[in-house]
Amino acid sequence: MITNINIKPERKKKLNEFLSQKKLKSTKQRDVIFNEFFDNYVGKHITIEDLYEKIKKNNPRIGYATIYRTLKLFKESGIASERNFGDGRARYEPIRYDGDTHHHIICKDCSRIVEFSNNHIESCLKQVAKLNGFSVENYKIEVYGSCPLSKNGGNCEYNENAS
Amino acid sequence: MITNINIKPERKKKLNEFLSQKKLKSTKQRDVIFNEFFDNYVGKHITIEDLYEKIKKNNPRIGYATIYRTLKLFKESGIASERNFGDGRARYEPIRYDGDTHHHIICKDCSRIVEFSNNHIESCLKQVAKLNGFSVENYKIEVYGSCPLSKNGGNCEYNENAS
DNA sequence: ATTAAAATTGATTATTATTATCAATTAGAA
DNA sequence: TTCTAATTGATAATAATAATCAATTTTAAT
Repeated sequence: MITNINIKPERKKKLNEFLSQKKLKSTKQRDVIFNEFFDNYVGKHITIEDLYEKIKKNNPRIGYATIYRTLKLFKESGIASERNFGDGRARYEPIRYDGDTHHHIICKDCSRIVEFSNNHIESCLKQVAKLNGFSVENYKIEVYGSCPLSKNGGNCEYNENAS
Repeated sequence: MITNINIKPERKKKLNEFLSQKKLKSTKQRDVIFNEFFDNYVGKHITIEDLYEKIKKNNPRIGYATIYRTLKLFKESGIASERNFGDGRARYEPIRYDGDTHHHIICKDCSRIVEFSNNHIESCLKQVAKLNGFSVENYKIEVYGSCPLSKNGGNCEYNENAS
């Protein structure tokens, strides 16, 4: 299990470094989105639409396009990563620390997502790539299957972002 | 390397079984698309658009929508698989034999794709899933990096579907 | 604090991949 | 052959994301 204490200041620092390096600006909107994202979605996988709906409750003036642009900015700055689990909409998750490479097991019945890391598998993959002359930048491993609830015959309606 | 002798009849048989089981029909268009797909794109990863353009040369009456529908049919019948490498367009590849689970190393500079299989990695993944109570249906492993040509400083413009 | 330049926002439109619609055609069973 | 259901091709609809642009805001310089 990954400990999860006080990652916000470190991530905020990394974002600010990125902004100043690229001569971009801090704004109220970026702060609001940053806080919402890192307060409530660490370890989760949120879509642009869901994040927009959530933020709209307290900040109805923030536009849809700003959420898109800001999450893209977070991605470029290395504090968020984009995932595509095959339903046609991108999901974003906070990167908890630099070098956090973890992967996902996805229930195809209820979309429940479990995360895992495995150095052994990664070193195997690195070796396979090396044999083919490739240098590795990053991996994406997804395992699709049925989760425990699903197998119990329940209707296993699971929503990791439910409030 | 996977041998590649005469897979068409076996795949055609599987498609026909699917069609008759679902009470669907054989058509000229499906034959044309099947032949093009299995004659020229085994081991490759073709987009709908590229396949449409290729087929149009000899069969200008076949519509775009038919290519979409037919590749979806191939997928459902288990003779093609859909891949998404993150550029927003689905790619299709022929499934050479039942149970062909292989994975991809993708050059982020030139989009060159190398395939690999690895039973050891797969059994590790199955075990990880099992520890989390999941039963596994399928895996998707993608390794992104730089290919040998890319690292040589060349502009490595590679196109696996070039004629 | 003022100002000026550059970046950002929000609203909207555009783009792009994919899917749905539907009248006309075709395949396959009777 | 005939009938029914599936298929086709053309086109419109959908949906996620990106681009546009005038108005606003941030930041650095004064």
